[in-house]
Amino acid sequence: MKIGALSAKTGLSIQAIRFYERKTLLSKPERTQSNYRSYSDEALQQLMFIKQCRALDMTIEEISLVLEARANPENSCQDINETIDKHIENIEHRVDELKVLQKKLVSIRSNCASDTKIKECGVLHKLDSIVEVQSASKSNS
Amino acid sequence: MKIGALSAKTGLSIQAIRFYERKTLLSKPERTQSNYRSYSDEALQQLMFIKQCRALDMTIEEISLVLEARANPENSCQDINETIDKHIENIEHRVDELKVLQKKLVSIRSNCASDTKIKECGVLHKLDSIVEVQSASKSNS
DNA sequence: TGTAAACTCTATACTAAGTATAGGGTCAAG
DNA sequence: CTTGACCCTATACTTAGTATAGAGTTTACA
Repeated sequence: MKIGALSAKTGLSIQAIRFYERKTLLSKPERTQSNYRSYSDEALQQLMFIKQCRALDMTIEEISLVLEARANPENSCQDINETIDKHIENIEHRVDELKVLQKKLVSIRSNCASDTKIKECGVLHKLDSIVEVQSASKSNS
Repeated sequence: MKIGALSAKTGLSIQAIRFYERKTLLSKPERTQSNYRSYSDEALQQLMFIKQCRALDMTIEEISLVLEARANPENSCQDINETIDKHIENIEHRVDELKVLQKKLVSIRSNCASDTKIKECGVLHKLDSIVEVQSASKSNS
């Protein structure tokens, strides 16, 4: 199977497949005499696994860890579970951050109707007023 | 005020300040005869405004729009409000995505205890099993 | 058999929002 | 006069790919 067929089957772009190879997530395939990549079904499975992990927003590095662990069936799967746990925590953290942001933004947005002039815009005033300069003597006021 | 002082007052790195200048968020400052940047308090205010916007996770481009709008006090502030509204929507969307992800991850994670071997790891099995290959007969040939 | 389309190859540049470094120049104090 | 603290520009690096150039290869069809 050449890279185009693999791309069609996985739904990943050809460039993405070559990118995963460069990142050593996907092992280097055989080459035809004309230097075309030639893939087995194993590569297909591997790529689908990678795709699944990416869909879960895992980074290349996280996927690397999982793949490495997966290569040793007798080892403990603790590392994998740690990776997943950490990843879940990261996402939780990001959600919390974004919620705080959203609240701030909605609060700021509430200061202006849509038909106001710039110089009277409550949103801009709010954005300006939050500004505080760090000085040597003064902290927060 | 030289760039080091400005960096200390704003809490932004020197490189970030130069970066904002390159991105034309911050107008080019005067230069001393030795080619050092020399800033006014206006630049300080501008930078704090930018910092505030970045803290709200607005992109450089969004901030550009807001700054441009802000430069014309008589104009309507509709553009600014639209920018903020769109930004709020983006964040909402991202939060929703992340929540879905988190659920999936927690569900996957629930398939394995920590002291299992790789070959019996429910997490790995789950990751593998979701995989589905696009076949030629279903989509295009 | 010729050729044009479709496919593949490598290498490079680009994205966002900076950070980090190299290799210089400038300034104040001791 | 030299040391250290600044400052300058230019470049490379980060993530997870995407997009392109310029080349070579294979396939379809007349």
